[in-house]
This record gives sequence, structure tokens and C-alpha cells, in this order.
Amino acid sequence: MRRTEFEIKVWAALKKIPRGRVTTYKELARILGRPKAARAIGNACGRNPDAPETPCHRVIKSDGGLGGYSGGINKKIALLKKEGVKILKGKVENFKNKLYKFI
DNA sequence: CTATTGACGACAT
DNA sequence: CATGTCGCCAATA
Repeated sequence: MRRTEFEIKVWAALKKIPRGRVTTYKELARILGRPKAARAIGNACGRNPDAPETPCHRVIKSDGGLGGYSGGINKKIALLKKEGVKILKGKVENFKNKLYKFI
């Protein structure tokens, strides 16, 4: 499995997300210097080798939607709820509040 | 090199 | 609010 530099950067950023908070694909793209690569970011997350260890489940869509998860969307929801993040109608409740910005 | 694919985003309808 | 369209980007075939 060849890991590209791009993926490494994405996974590294993921680890900075505090427990109980979330971030968006867009925010990650912005921080990594590729503001329009949100889509590519999502793909990179999916290729993450060591799942729950790298909090790829704390990444959601910019509109509060859940996005997806390699291990099954249910798994993602379970992990988030476990950290105190509530899901309502397929979206993170009050996500703007829990959104983590790398600044 | 080109085509296809996808855990996305912005905007129009 | 729900869908559809189009643009973007990196990985793969």
C-alpha cells in the first residue's frame, strides 16, 4: 500500500481533532492548502490504514451532514455518539458549535 | 497521457 | 427543505 504524501498530511491533521469535536472535509482541505480538494480529502480519509485510532469519524460535511465511513456509516454514528456528539436527521446537532478549526 | 471514481462543495431549481 | 448539475482534486486502471 503506497501511502502518498497527500494522505499522510491528511491523516496527520486528523489526529489533531480533539475528542468530542468534529471538523469538515472543507476545513481540512483549507488547512492543507488545497481549499478545493475537499473531495480528495474524503477519499484520503477512506484509505486511512488504522481507523478509529485516527479519528476519521470526526470528519463531516460542511453542511453538518455525516459524509461517509469505510466501516459503515452506522459505525461512524456510534463512535460519534460515544464521544458525546449527537446526530439528528442525519446531521450533527449544533455542528457549528462543535466544529474544530485548525486556525 | 486519458478516463473513471468518490467519505465533497456551491449554487440553481 | 430536496434534487440535480457542475466544478475540483487525488488515486487508479
